[in-house]
Amino acid sequence: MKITSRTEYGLRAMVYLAARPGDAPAPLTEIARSEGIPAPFLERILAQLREDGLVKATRGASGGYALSRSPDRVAVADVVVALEGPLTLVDCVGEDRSCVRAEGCASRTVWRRIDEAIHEVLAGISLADLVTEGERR
Amino acid sequence: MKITSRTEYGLRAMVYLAARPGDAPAPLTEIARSEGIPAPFLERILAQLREDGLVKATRGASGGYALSRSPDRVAVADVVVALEGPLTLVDCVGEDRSCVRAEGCASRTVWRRIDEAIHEVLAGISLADLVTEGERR
DNA sequence: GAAATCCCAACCGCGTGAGTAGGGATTATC
DNA sequence: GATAATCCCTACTCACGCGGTTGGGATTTC
Repeated sequence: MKITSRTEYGLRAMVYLAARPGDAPAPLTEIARSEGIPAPFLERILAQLREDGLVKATRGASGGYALSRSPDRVAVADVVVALEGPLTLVDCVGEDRSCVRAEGCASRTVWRRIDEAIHEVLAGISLADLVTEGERR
Repeated sequence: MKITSRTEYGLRAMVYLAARPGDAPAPLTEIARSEGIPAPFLERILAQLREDGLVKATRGASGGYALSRSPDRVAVADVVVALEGPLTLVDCVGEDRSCVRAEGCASRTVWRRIDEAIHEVLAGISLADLVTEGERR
């Protein structure tokens, strides 16, 4: 029951992009260096975020990555779901064919309630929130 | 970011014990059979729960496992913590000062808030709650 | 054209989670 | 006291995913 490093790195990178001044895209190596993330690893993370439409990349010299929406329109939940998959602690809670005991299984209600709590928190925080939070230090 | 099967199984076993009528302890094989859990696996789970003082075992013929407190005094959080370890999604949130960037790392506040939310939910549900929930079906 | 960048696929080591195997210790019951 | 039922413990296997690397290719700017 841990967040993967991918998600942690990915969120840090997103916050970095959100806080970065100017309109020019940020090269991978710059993000990697200043956040202390192995560059090839971060590359795959950003690829995932791009596929989910959270960042856009421009190729070629003086290219790089940038947010594709403004920071106040990106919830932390978006980033986490993109990298971590659906926010369910237990598979039987989601859509799929649940376990045979689904009826009468009281434990499911526990997991479902936690899923809801987590989603509420994550959906309520935007990248912009995190940036201002970071500046207050 | 998934709950392990250990925890899922463990909680189900605890609910089973809580719902079981009579004072006699429940043999491992009975719990395993009626919850569909591999017996040797469940054995280790119950050993862990015993070490944490959540169940007590009596050996010998007509022995078995029973809750060591009444179901309304056992929170789901107790079970989950016993089997899953501390309820932190990211290690840097705990006392472990591993992350050099701890100061100024805005992401940490996200993880911390989720940890709190999870703990709140898990601490607010008792085994007794789950039993009555299960009976309502 | 050269340099800077993104893009992509394949690979690897290692930990851990899930489950198995097998034998030993204790106790109720007859 | 013998037997059967039960808990107790250690060690093992097996598969998978995570964190990370390698190496090369495709764009674009200058």
